[in-house]
Amino acid sequence: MKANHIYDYVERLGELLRVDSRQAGTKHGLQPVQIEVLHYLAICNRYSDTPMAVTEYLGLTKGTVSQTLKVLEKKELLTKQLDDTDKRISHIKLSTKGKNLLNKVVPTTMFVTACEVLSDEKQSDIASSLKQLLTTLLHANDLKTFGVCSSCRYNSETEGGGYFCKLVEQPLSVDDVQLICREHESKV
Amino acid sequence: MKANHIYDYVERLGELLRVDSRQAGTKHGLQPVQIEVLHYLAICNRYSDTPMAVTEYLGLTKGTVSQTLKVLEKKELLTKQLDDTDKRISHIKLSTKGKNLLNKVVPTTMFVTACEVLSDEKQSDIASSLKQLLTTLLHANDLKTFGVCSSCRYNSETEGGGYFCKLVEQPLSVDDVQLICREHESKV
DNA sequence: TCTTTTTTGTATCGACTCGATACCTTTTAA
DNA sequence: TTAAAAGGTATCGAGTCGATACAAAAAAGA
Repeated sequence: MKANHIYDYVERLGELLRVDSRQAGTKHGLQPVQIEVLHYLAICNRYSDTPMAVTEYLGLTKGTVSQTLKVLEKKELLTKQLDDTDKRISHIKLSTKGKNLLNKVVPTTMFVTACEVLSDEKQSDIASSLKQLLTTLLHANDLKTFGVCSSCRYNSETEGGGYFCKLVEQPLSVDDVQLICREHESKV
Repeated sequence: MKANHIYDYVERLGELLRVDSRQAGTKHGLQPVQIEVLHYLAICNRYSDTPMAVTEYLGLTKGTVSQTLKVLEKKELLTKQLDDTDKRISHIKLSTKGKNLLNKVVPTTMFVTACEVLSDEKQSDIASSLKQLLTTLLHANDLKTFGVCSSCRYNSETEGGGYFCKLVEQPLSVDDVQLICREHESKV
């Protein structure tokens, strides 16, 4: 029964990252949660760039997310565009300014510094353990996985070397399948 | 260069823990940071139960911590006692109420549920990787380690099977050396 | 087709966090 | 003996976050 140990480590690592992220963000007037929103938007696909998707990913309420997005829009770090077919939905895109800023603060120097003293093999081991813990945590608690398309059961490979999503019934590019999706469901 | 991957996983795990911790705490009117403070006080030794030590551990400012402690004291989850020799310092102890509450919310059910589906061996692997990452992160960035006395270079074993800290020049019990200390320095 | 329900999103309010600054007391250094 | 450093509190403003209320569009039902 190592649940306590694992919890302790994740809590501590999370604290350190949060403190570091706060410090990194302060230079640019950003809060930790704002960095997380920008980070999400940088790695999600075009079906998952909506306020509701951000809400599900971060586990906050839609009101909270709406406020945060409003602030980030005012800072010109992102733009909103109404969906072509569904007028309720808006799509959020990082602006160039937003992308540049994000690259400056993620990952924080703390993590880069630590990884420099670890061998590539060790880093892979750690990444693998983290991935396994995360996956287990999500599945055991019936949480949305937000995985990349290439690991999704709705995704299939076409003859031409491209990809196709059977859920939204749209073709996907090589770049597309490396982004995370709110509809993601792991292959069985 | 896996720094980005590792950062992503830790960020996501931290988010999940924070959301879960918020939910667990809400039932008892506690904020995530308040749970972290209680958690720290439950595992630190008698030389590290001061407001300044909490400040260092959580990476916040002393003003912020002072406020949080004031709230927790009003909730009767902890008590403050002035130090015998140094009148500037106060020692914070969890009350019985505080200990009981903490046991209800840490670790959260999310982690317990996840660990139930993992073998003991897998859990050990993951815990080991997390520990290695944490240790590397702390050392590579010259951060305070807050380790347990048993892994500290100031700690020595006495003939009678007890322990002795060469820094504070005081004997330590078997229970003592399993607590974390703000003066901790890893053995070389 | 018309009505009801659901989904997506915004607005506002209050409790709380957090850093910054100022301030006090006690201890330590000069 | 005086100055500096350390531990701690008080207060303020910007911002998070949940809760509630609300609006508009889409989906479901009759």
